[in-house]
Amino acid sequence: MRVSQLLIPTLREVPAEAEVVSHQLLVRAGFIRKTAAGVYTYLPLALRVLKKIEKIVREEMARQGGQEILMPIIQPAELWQESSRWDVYGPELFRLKDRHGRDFCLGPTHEEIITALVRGEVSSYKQLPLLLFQIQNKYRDERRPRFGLMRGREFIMKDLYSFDMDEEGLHTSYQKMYEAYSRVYDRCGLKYRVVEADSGAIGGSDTHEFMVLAASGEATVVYCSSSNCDYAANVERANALYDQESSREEPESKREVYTPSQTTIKDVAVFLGEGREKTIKTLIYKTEDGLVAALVRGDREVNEVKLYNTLGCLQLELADAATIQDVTGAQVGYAGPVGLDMRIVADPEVNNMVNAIAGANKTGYHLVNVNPGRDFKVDTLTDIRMVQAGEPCPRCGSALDEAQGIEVGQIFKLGDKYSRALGAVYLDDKGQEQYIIMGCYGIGVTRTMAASVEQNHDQQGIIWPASIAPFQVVVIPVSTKDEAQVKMAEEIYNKLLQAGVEALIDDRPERAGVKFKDADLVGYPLRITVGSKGVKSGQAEVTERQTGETVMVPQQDIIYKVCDMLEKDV
RNA sequence: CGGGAUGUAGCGCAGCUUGGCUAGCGCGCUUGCCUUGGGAGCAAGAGGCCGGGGGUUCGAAUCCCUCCAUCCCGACCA
Repeated sequence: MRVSQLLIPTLREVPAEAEVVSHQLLVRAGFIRKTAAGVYTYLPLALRVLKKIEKIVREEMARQGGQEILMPIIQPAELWQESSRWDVYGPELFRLKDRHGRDFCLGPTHEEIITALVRGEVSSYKQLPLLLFQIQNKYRDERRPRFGLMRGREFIMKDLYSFDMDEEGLHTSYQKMYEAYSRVYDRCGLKYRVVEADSGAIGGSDTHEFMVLAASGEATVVYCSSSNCDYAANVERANALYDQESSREEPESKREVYTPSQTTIKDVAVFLGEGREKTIKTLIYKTEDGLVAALVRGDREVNEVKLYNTLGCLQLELADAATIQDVTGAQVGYAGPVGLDMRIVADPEVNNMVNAIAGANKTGYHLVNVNPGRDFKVDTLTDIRMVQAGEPCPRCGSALDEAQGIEVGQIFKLGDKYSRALGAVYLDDKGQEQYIIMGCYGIGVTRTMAASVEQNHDQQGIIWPASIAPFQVVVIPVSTKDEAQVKMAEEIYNKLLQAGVEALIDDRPERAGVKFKDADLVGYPLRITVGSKGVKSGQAEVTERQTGETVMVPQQDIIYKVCDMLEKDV
């Protein structure tokens, strides 16, 4: 195609509203435009990238026996009421009414639809296992869309659902998808890590997330630094290891100390000349079942996902200042477990502390020499803290490293949650009715595109991996006034097309600098430059976007050279 | 939903404090000349409901009220 005829509206300046680099570059390089908050239009270049990713996804799903279908975006409320998610899903569900007042929603996911389909069409074990997938727009009315394509309200997702007779079959399907996902991200040229994840309220047994490693990632993952161990987990999930030994210190008698205006762990520790690990952090949470105090060592952070799972509650949020004042009798910053009248959940580390420092529930005072058991009672003792880099791997004991990741895919074992709710059963070989065992597996297609940009860019612009680049090569005649250059560029361009290379020719009557800048910004893997010197010697330059390396290649060899260089990356 | 900020030409911004004549600048766009190896130069142009509504005033981009939109932080995220 010709750049002069393509809609590639590049911008010189960074759009003011774009914060993350993928958003900035995708807008600047003419890939996307915003239609509303969290809703984007994909321009020709973006659509080509998305189609490439989708093609890879389709091939890998098919390789594992997945069959493609297409389900509706608009879903009737009845199905969601059957699974009781109409009420549970909350305000994130886009809801609408038709002209008759009937309730519908825009699908954020398709478990209900597909389970209803399968319950109608599958009745025998002979029809299982079944792997069905689609690539479809999804809708989630995010409270706060942000980061461009990373967290949109409308996005493209591949979702596959597996239907098996039993857990063993589910495990096989799960393994297939694990394999398929690994191949998808490998082929997309992304550096990623598979991590154990929290299954959340869905309550499944196994779940893994596929994380593209990038500094801007919203998720934190920990992974084992040992080359012999492949442990990796989302910090929300990572289990903490605990020393069994408690301190040898002799418990001393508790006393109150005056700590004016020392309302943070750090301040109190410095003020009293102790380390933060000598303090107990007391956070008061509000749940639908009342208030709960969560205790962790002062140098640790509470892991709200673990706490949520421990409490089994539906709502969990930090109590507001007024509530804290009311229940502790002190301002925020002086809460402590001693004499606190509410359920107390403590991390095991807290239980091992001797002569600890804690808030006195009295403004301006802390207690020293606080000892768990003696001075306060813990109702629930369980892992509720965030694991940090440097801690021992729960599997092998080596130190853990930490990284930021963008969640681009996840795989879940659902079990019979939906088949039970919606009545999807089959008859086994003994004629017994059984619930179908399900799994679900998602890939964020638009997010994968953004994640690739986050991971592959430089000061000049995007650097697409060849496998998902919108075009693989751009041919640039330095001057469109020089007929010899134009002729040679056209010849090379046509030969590339004949060879099946996705090539563009930048035939705009722009100065060379403009065309180079645009080529770098858009991020074509290869650029072929035809200049006056090259024309004389019958050579053109081939420049690799990734490395910036340029080689002079005789015209007749260019096709081979290009194919050779692209092979390497494909 | 709480906190903060911003809405002025396609994009990036100034003007607003202290109201005043025709609303500016850079980039981009159009036309012509010129130029062609890293976002050239000269000249002439087009392009604005100053986010919407209401108010104050002789007069509002500017002051007041209100609504809307967008962005950031937090909360939230099967």
